[in-house]
Amino acid sequence: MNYWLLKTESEEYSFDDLVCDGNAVWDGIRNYQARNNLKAMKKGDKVFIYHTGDEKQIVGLAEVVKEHYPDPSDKTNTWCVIQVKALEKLKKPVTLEMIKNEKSLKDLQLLKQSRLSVVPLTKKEFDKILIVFIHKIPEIMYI
DNA sequence: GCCAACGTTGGC
DNA sequence: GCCAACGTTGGC
Repeated sequence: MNYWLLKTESEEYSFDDLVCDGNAVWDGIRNYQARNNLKAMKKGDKVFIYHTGDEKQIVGLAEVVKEHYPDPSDKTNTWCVIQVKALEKLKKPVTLEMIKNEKSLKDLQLLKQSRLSVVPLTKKEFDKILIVFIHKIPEIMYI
């Protein structure tokens, strides 16, 4: 299983929107590195949903429900989409500041490459965020 | 193939 | 509003 972080502007499409929709197409990715990450996402992979802009925080947990397929709106056949479903909204969002202040997370690609909108995390990093900030036992997530 | 100029994203 | 860090485009 792999672990990811997807960015979105809450004004554009928020985690609450995803909760409402239950299951949504994650489209609009127009960056090659982000697209390659999309293509690497497998069904069942766990995903943090992060709000950019004024919020700058992880607001929810989601899961990949459908692996990549061509973006129907892209005539050049260059870009693809995936589908995700909301798992749960965080009671307390994990802010970028909290992440930056945690030394063991200093190597997060999220911090090193702030422009990338589809970011991989290692299991270690994902678990760390779950345990330290969300107070969850990772294994429960993986059933 | 190189690079200057310009565009975009996202944090500060 | 600005800037850093990338990406993209187009002239050469």
